[in-house]
Amino acid sequence: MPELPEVETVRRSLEDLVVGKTIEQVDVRLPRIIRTPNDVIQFATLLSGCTIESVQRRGKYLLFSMPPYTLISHLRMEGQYSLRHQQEPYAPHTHVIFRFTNGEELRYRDVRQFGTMDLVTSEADYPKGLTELGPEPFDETLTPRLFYQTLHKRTAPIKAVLLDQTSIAGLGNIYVDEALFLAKIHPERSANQITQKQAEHLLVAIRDVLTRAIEAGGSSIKSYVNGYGRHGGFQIQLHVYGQDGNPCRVCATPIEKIRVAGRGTHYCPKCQVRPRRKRA
DNA sequence: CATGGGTCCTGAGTGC
DNA sequence: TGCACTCAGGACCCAT
Repeated sequence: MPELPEVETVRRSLEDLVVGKTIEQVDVRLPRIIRTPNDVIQFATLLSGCTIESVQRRGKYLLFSMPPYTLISHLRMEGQYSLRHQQEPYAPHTHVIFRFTNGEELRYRDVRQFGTMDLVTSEADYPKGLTELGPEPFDETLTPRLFYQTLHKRTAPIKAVLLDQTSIAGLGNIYVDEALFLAKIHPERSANQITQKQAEHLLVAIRDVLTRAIEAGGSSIKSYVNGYGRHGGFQIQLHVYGQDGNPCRVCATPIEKIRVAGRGTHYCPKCQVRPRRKRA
C-alpha cells in the first residue's frame, strides 16, 4: 500500500529511468484506470510524441511533467511501474503501456485496479483529491502550532484525521499507526483532545518515521516494489503495524489490533493510553 | 460542514 | 480437497 515513502521511492527510481525519454505510443488495456480525459483513445493520442521532463510527487500522487501535459498518477493499493524492453513478456495485470521511441516501455500494473491516471494541461484540471491536499509533512510552513490548530478543529479520532489527506498529505494506514505509537497517542483519541505538546510530538514522530522509511526505500508489506522492481526495507522496523500479538518493542505488552475509521489499527495498549470512554 | 459507512477490486487466508 | 466466506485499504460517493 504505497504511502508517501513508497511513492517517493518510486518517484526517485522513475526519475532515473524515464526522464528524457519520448513516448511513441500508449496502449491502455484497462480503460477504468484512465479518469481524464474520458476517452482513452484521446489519452493515448495526446501523449504520443511527448517527452518526460520530470517526475514529481505531491502527497501520494506522482506527477509526470511532459509538456504541454501533466500526467497525474495515483497508485492506490497496488499500482506498480516498471521499465522493460518491448520484447519482454508482459506481467499479469499490466493495464497501461507507455512505449518510448527507443523501444523501452514504462509499464503500469495494478492487481486491484484501484489506481488512477489523469492527463491534464493546467492546475485548473487537477483532480479534486490533489487540489484539496493538505500540507506536505516536511513543508516548513507546517509549524507545530499550525498542526495543533488543524487537529483542534476536528472531533473525529486522531487516526481518521491523519488519514484524511486534507489535514496532512501522504500518510496512510501503516505510517499513521507507527507515528501514533512513537508519539504515545491512542488512535481513538479525539483529535480536538490532543494537547499542543502532543501535537508537537506527533509532528516530530511523523517526520521521523517518514524520513527513516524513505531512507529504507519504503515498506514492502505485500506487493510494493519501486520502479526497479526492488522491495523496500522498512517493514522490519515497524513497531505496531502488522505486529498484533507480538510483544511491544518498548514494554513487551502484546500489540493489539482494533478497527478505527474503518481500518485495521495496531497499537500498544500500555504505551498508548486509551482515552476516557464516553458512555451514555 | 463534518463524520462515518459503503463501494470499487483481486488474491491470500480461514473455517468447515 | 474444495468451496464459501472474510479481509486487506485509498479515495470517492452518499446519507445523516
